[in-house]
Amino acid sequence: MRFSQLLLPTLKEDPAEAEVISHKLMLRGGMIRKLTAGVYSYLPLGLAAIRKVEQIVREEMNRAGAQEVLLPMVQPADLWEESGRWEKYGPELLRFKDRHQRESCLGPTHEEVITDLVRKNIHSYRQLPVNLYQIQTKFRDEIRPRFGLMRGREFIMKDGYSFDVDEAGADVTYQKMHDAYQRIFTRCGLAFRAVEADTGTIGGSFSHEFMVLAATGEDVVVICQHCDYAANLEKATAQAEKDSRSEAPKEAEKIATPGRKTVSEVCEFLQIPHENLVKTMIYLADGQPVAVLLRGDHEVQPVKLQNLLGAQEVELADDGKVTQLAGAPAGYLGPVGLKIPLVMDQAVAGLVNFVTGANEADCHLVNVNSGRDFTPQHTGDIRMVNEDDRCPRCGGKLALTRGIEVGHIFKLGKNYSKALNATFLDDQGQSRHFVMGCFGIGVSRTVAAAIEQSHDRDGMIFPLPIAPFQVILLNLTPKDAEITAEAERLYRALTAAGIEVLLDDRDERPGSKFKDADLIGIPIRLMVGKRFKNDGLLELRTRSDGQTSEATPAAAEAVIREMVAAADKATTSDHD
RNA sequence: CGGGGCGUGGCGCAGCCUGGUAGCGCGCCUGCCUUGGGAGCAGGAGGCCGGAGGUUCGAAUCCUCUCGCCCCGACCA
Repeated sequence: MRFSQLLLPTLKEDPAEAEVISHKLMLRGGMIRKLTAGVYSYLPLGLAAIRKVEQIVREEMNRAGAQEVLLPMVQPADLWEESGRWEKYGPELLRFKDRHQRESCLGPTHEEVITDLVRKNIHSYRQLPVNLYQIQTKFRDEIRPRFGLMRGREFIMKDGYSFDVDEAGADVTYQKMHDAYQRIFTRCGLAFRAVEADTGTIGGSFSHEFMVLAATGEDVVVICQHCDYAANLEKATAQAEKDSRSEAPKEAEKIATPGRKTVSEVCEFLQIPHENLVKTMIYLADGQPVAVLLRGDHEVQPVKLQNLLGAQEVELADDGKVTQLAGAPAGYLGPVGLKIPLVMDQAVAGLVNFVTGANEADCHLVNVNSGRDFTPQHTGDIRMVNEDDRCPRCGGKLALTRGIEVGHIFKLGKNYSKALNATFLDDQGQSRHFVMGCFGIGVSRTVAAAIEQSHDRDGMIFPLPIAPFQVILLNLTPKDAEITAEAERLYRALTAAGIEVLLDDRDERPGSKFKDADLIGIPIRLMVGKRFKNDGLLELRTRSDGQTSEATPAAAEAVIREMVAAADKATTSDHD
């Protein structure tokens, strides 16, 4: 492709609308343009990167035995009513009526449609397992779209759905998809981790998120520094806390703690470590109040709490509600004598003679003991892991790092097959529900994540496998016939060798060409300029490390072919 | 949905407080000149100042309403 003919409107300055780096660079690099909030047009360069990711996804899905389909984007409400999600899904589902006043929606995901397709067309265990995927534009009417392609309303997604005869089969499929995802993100040239994730309200047994590691990620990932344990913050657990219950329980006593409300204030006043104080927080679980007991140095993980209680949603009660329920202001709450259900974090179970609020302003209780002074209705892991915690598997040090979720796989079980009554006949002639799995990849987000992960002050630094072009060839002096002839010859030769070359043939000064080449992050830069005229040498430079070398045209061509071949070799798949 | 900010040539911004009919940098077009890290000179094109209503002799500027966009939040006693 010739730069002079490519719609590649680069910008010198950061557009005011962009905050995060990938958004700024994609706008500056002429890859995307915004149409309206969370909705973007993909320009040729942006689309080229997206197509690269798509192709890798396609190859690996096919290799794993999945089949590509393309499902409708506009969907009838009936199906969603059948699954129960027409009510449940909420405002993210964009609903509208067609000309016949039929309720419809834009597909944010395709469990309903795929299950409908399969129930109508697959009737025997002999046809199973089957794994279907598509790569398509999704629409989710996000509360707050932001950060360009990172959280758009309209975005490109690969979504796949598997159908197995039983749990064992579904486990095999799940593992295949896990492996395929590992290959996909490895091939994309990204640093990532597969982390254990919460399965949420869908239930099911297992779920992994694939996180691209980047300081600007929205999600927090917990990674063991010694073994391969990795989980997201909603799911992560820590090695069990020390148990101090060998100590003899002492008699509980009420003491005055005037004006000391926070954990730090009380602990400082009483000269005790934070872990010896148990804080009490009132939550509303689906509207019902519960008191949550937690060590002073720990924090609640709401999703864990939600799961322990089997609640749809939990929220912290406001101060007015707290005072009304506990008879004391926030800061002085405790489990002793509270009339609402108690939920205790398991770390508290290992404590003896701890401090709590007294449910009375300016008072706390010391030497409180669980089982003697109060009895929790629920005990479990409801706290957030922190940097002081140790790995639950190996005891190694845990690190909290940030990531961008680019893939998510989980087992759906029979949720949708039951709701939509999707069945097949097994080898006994019995009707059974499909056991399903669901596997997503944010394709457009993956491109943004790659940029978040890899850039410098001059611009993007694309990994070779997903770069829009592999080589940018700069003709530094288009007015010079000899230099131009060589640039054109190289362009033809490299292109003929199957290498994707962007020829900068614009009548611009060299500085502008360097700046644009750096900005759009093409991995290999080849330059023809006056040095070619003087001593027949070209200059070769790699974007990632800035390494520059001079070479004869023949040598440069050979090096480039080798670099591209090496990347291809690492990413080429065998097709079944 | 709550809070904050912003809408002025393609992009980045000034002008608004203290009304008098729009300006700067970049980009774009023409010419000269220049050609290894976003050159220089000269000439030029391009704006219903987000929209509607109001106040006024007069509104980008003041008032009201409205639309759009961006950021933060919607979790810790």
